[in-house]
Amino acid sequence: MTRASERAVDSVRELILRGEFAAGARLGEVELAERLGVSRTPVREALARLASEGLVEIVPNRGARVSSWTVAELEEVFDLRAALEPRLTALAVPNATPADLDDLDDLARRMVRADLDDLVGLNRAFHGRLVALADHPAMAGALAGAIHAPIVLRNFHAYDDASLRRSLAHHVEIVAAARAGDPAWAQAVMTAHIHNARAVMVRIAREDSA
Amino acid sequence: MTRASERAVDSVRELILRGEFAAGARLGEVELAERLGVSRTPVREALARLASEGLVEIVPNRGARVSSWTVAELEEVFDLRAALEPRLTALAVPNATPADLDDLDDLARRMVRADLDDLVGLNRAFHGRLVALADHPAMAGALAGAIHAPIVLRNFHAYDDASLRRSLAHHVEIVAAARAGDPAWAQAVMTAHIHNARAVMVRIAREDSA
DNA sequence: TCGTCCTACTTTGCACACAATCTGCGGGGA
DNA sequence: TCCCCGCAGATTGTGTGCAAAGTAGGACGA
Repeated sequence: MTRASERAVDSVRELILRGEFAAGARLGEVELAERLGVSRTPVREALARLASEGLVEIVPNRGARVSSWTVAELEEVFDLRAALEPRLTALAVPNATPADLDDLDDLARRMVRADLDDLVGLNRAFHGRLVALADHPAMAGALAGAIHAPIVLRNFHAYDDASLRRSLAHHVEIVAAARAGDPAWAQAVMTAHIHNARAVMVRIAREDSA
Repeated sequence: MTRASERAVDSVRELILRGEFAAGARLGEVELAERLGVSRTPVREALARLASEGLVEIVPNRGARVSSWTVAELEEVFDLRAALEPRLTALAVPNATPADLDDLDDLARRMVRADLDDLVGLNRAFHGRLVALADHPAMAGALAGAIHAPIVLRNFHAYDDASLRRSLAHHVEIVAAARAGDPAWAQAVMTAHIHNARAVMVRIAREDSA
């Protein structure tokens, strides 16, 4: 699990998250091996790992596919996020240095005027930074397996205007709460943030499946 | 990831949970391959999977070891359990049929008079049954990665009498709450249950490291 | 005597080869 | 015409070989 395997995990994950492979797309071992320039062995390990993260599904003797999500599964993922991410946010508040807060503020403000295509990356950076500040690997790890799903499903293109504005305002407000040194406030906003995202994603998923 | 690989995952996991391998013990690929009667390839996949579950740690070019836990990491795991398991318990309550409740009741009562060595199995069965009833794969999966740690660290032998009695009483009370159809009650008891276990485990870990 | 370097061994990491399983398609029968 | 069976192609699952990385032990020099 060193060079080639590790690289393969990251590469495939990135390919999926960037949308190169659509949900449900087959991930042939030989295909990926050629694309990454390694043999099938590290690709196998990468797929097994991504499967345990929930990003791909492996059916015995039938190969790996990019996971697709039912509405029910999607709601479950948001239940999990709602259970963990607000707590992580609260934990992050007392750990944040002024420099951290400036960085988060910068990210939050850049998102307000960013192009829709850049939002995904900035959003990941913001939430990732917050989770890192919480300094709680166990919860962060538990969350990591779930956090991908909504990103895979859709990017921000699907947000309606009101929801998007709310979402961006939440980021800014979380930073404000952290500056005020108020974990409960930050936690509450993050809770609202996730519920807002849930509403958007579930609506989209319903429209898709309809 | 079918026959041999899957078996290897379960076998190694079971070996670790049963305490056949101590925390920190080396897990050589050839050694495990011979023990399980398969080649190194499925063993590799099994170790990679268990690593993503957190049960083993893989150091590049130096092989796999059974994870060992610092006090801080142990507390983190209990934070995670405290965040998820009470919610799962609350979700389980409305889903439980009378037959389910009878089974849980049976497990909880058997634990009261069981031998210490049998408690581990019964406890896993009780919590497993509860989690299954919650019917929430995402949260259950997130929890699964963490639930192993305390079991690995110590079995019930280390419980002091008062804590053990509390723990067993909690199980009975959770069933009672479920019978009453009161999710909030069950959730609260489970929360207490986990905090009680945390106190025991942390004390033990401190004594060990001292 | 202690420190450093070198050598040999052990173990993992990767690639490749073979076997088992599954899917799709075509032919034959009802 | 429809269904079932069987065959061929493709793909995964597993075993094994080889090379690289790391570790341990000893020998040599200061």
